[in-house]
Amino acid sequence: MLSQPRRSQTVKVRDVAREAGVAVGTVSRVLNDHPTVARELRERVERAMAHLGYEVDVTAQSMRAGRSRLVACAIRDFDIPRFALFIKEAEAVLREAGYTLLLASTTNRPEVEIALLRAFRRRRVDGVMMTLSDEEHRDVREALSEAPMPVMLIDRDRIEALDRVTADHRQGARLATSHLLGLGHRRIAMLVGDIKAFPSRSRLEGFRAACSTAGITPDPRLLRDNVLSSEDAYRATASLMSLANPPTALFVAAMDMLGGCLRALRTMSIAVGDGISVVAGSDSDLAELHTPPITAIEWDLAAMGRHAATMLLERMRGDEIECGRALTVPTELIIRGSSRPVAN
Amino acid sequence: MLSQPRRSQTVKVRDVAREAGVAVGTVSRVLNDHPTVARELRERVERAMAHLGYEVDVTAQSMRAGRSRLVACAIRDFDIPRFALFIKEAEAVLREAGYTLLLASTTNRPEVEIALLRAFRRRRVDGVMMTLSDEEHRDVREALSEAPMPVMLIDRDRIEALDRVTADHRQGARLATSHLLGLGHRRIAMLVGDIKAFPSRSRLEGFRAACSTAGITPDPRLLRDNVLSSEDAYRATASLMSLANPPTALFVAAMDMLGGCLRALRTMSIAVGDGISVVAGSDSDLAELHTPPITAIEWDLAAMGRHAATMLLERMRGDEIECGRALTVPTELIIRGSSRPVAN
DNA sequence: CAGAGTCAATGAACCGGTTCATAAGAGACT
DNA sequence: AGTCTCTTATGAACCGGTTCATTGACTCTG
Repeated sequence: MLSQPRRSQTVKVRDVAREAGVAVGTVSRVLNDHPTVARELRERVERAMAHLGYEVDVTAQSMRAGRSRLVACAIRDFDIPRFALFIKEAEAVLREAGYTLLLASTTNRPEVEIALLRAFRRRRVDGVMMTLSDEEHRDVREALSEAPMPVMLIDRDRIEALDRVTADHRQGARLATSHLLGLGHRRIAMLVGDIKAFPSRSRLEGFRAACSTAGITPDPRLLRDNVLSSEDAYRATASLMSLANPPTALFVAAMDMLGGCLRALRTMSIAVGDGISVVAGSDSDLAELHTPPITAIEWDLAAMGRHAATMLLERMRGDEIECGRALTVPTELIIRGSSRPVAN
Repeated sequence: MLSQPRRSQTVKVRDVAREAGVAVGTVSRVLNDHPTVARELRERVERAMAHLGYEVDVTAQSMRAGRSRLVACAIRDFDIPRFALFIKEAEAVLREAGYTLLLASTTNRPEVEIALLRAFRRRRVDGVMMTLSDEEHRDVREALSEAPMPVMLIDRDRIEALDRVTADHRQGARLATSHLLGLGHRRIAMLVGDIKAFPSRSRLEGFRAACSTAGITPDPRLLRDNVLSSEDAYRATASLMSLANPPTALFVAAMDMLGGCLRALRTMSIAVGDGISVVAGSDSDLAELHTPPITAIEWDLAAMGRHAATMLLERMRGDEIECGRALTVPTELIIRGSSRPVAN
């Protein structure tokens, strides 16, 4: 509990070596499972370690080895429920491989992203998984190219030199849009996040592709971007539904924004399904258990976490792999009662 | 991008010292804002650092200093959406103070908790925030008492020597139960998590206290503990509603279990509010936007995160504070349409 | 039995900072 | 000028491991 006497109390390799009657180098070799160490000696050293309650100092190991066995994960905001799934799976894979996860939030600001990359370097972090607020940001790109450790992009795709794992948001949005068009909707409003980043950008592309295929020109007044919080979604929905010519369908394409949207509709006494069709950009308990249940796009964030961690491990191992590997997780549309044929 | 030449490329204090024409000690003093360094020299050193692109090696600093500026957070499973709020706020406070957050999941198993504590020691982590699967577990208690760094308990209260931040789950459960009793319910089923841990234990206490005050003896067949996943909640609800004499109210007291419960009710075509009253142990978009909206217990997890980080910082600073400080965040009941007078 | 070859163990040097006893230099005072 | 303070800079030692050139013991061979 006290931190003062720790320094002196702590047992070091020297102490173990003395107790076992061997050289410090031998203790180190036992610690690292070096092959050239006699069974008898190994046992003596292990007994000494157990007897003295020895514990290696990872800090000292890191310093000498030049690697820390730390992997950093920096995402916009880990307050996004479904993102926790990604982190959970990634952490499990990394821990299995002997790595520890560092966590930081970028708050979606380039300066913070750059500062974090610098902090990770100072800590001699062995690998990084991160999102970017803006893939085209010059300073961020420069910071990334100068990073001495491998960086894995999470749901970003514009930096060709880096490995990345993405979800096929384009396809998801296209499916959702075609579904609504097929139901006869022509005034489809869309809520997306920051289109400087891959997910919202590709959702928008998918939306436009589907409209174009159907020979329809979307009304630009029905597009709301930069919807990043529940409050944003609330305001955007309220404003859309107050238009003189309101949409007949609402595609809430940003992650975890459904709550804000439904809150607005409830406030305005607009019935989901009847008054307006709704499609959610990500699935959730809320989407599934709402009345009526909400049609939603779904993809496997846990698999994304596993893949991101696995690919990063390969890269950290220094395997000879080509640069800029990209893995895409498919999206699918779960059709539920919130999307109905347009009323005449 | 390549990791091979890094070792030789990296700029060290020596290089800065040579460039600036000073001793290494002086560079170190500049780095640490030591007061006894002349302005002229400081500027020369800073210019040299900028010119060479110098960056300190935190690993080396940690080794010498004996502290790592790392804080570990180990919780059962960060797949719990509302818990992300706790982590988010704690991380912000810690980062502000120059600490980096390490994250690990205990999967609610004592062996893992002990192993993690050991791993944190090896990393010379400066402080720990964690939950415990079982506060009475002997080996875990021993591991905690041997921890050389301060440990902060998250929503646990049985280890008097440690600082802790808890929510007043007892009061929340009491309010919820009294509310249901006041509506005439006598057969109230309760779903709780692991009662070896503080939250579920105190919710159960609150429930019993409220029953006892009302002079009612709860039917033990209506209590389901160890409900830890959505699937558990589904099965428990289904089984309860299949009883010959089913409950008239359901108190889903575990965190984030509401989805499983509602799914079961839907499958069985039991209407929330009419067929059965429901109270949720934690609030969520789902509870708020369900039809009917679900009465729920609410508390400020963000504040818990802030307080946990702040108290841990004080402790790490080595302030002279009494041991085992406890901070409790209040809970309140948000009454919505899912809890109605019992039908005759 | 000498010499070559194998295999294990040794311990000094190293990783990259910080610390602190010591020295050097600048003023102040006698 | 000499002595005493006070301030500031110096650099060797240290933190706790790992590495590797070297040594020593032992086996094998001709």
